[in-house]
Amino acid sequence: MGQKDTKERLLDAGEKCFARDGYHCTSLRILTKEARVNLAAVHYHFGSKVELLRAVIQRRLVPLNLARTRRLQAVRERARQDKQRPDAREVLRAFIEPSFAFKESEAGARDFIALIGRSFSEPDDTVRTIFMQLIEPFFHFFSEILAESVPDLPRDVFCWRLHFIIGATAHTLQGAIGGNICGPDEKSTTPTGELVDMYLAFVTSGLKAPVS
Amino acid sequence: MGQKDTKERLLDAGEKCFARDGYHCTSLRILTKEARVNLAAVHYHFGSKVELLRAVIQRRLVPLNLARTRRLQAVRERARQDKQRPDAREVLRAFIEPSFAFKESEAGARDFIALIGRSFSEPDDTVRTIFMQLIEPFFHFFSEILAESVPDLPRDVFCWRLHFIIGATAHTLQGAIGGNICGPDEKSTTPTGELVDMYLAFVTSGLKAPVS
DNA sequence: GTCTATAGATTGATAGAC
DNA sequence: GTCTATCAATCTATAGAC
Repeated sequence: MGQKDTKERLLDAGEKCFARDGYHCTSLRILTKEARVNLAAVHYHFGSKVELLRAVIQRRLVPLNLARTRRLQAVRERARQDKQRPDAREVLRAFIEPSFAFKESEAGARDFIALIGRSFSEPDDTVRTIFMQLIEPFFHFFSEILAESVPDLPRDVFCWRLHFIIGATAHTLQGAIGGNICGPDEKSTTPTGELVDMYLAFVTSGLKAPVS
Repeated sequence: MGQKDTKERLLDAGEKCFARDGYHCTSLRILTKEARVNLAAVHYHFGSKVELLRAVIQRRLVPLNLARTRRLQAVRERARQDKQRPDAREVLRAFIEPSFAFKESEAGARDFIALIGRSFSEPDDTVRTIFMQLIEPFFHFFSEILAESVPDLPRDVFCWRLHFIIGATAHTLQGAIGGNICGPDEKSTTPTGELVDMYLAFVTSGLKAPVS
């Protein structure tokens, strides 16, 4: 071989185009040209444009959520052994680190993570429905453990703070677009490890802020 | 009169449809039906779809930014009189409170604020370019004063924390969509005043978090 | 499995009557 | 200013040859 087959090339082109231009602004003509396959191949292999989107998300989100779930279980287990609450920062680290590690593992994964970032705040029904179906079980587990780490926080306050965290996370995973007032130079050169630390310092501090 | 004129009805329908469905997923046929005007009226009054978008954003963003600028100047002036740095929470309050006040002032303004929230993290070039052109001068002023309030923060850390704040803000202004794991009941009933306080507690604490 | 050709629907934009 | 009618381009999806 040495040459990826048509199906895989469509998945690669899909995550690239959907992440860059959005689902609706990507035409199958652009996408198949990017993949260097025939226009009709999308319908032969996936049935429709929306089923290609589902396959693109599913291919990487399932293993990513599995990795995150294992990390979360380890955090919970350690806390149980120490007879303590799980530490908020470690819970959040288990959530975010696999995404960044994933991002650096492969060229295509970088596009995928940007697509995930978009999907978190995606207002379009088509994309959001598919993404939410696939992320919901993991996300429920994550928010449950995160809530355990801040037991004194009233439920409604916790929900809003989780909402703020999702916003910050989605915006960050999308990469440096929009509202970049500090100029691209000062952010784009940050190594991943430092970015993770800055992210965790911010969201952990916000989550644990005194309740007024 | 008693009846709004065609131009204004198009602007109202524009902010409603663009906020709800996004710019590209809104067709002029849907939009003009919502406005109960003729299809050709868009081109007569605005020249094109994208110029209608520009007018929609401009109509409310200019006075909103003016209100925010006045608030920021007051914060800066008070700090100068007290011979102190501006307080970070008050700077952020001057940024967010006019948005929420605006949101409750009028039915259409609610749609507009959601549209602004979308625009902050909008990956589409058409929308983002227009929005950034109109928000940039104000945003520059805002980030300058915010940086003054945390003088000990290294520049790159400040830039990233501002980035996280923008993400949380955009997600919140969009309204309760996406990733709403706590269920709509626990968030949708929150009064605006409490939401502002929760938002400020979160972002202020994140901005001032210890640097690792 | 891959290709060409095209159907069928929808889009933004326009011309021209009133 | 408002309307109808329509153009030209684009889209997803499909039929059928190879």
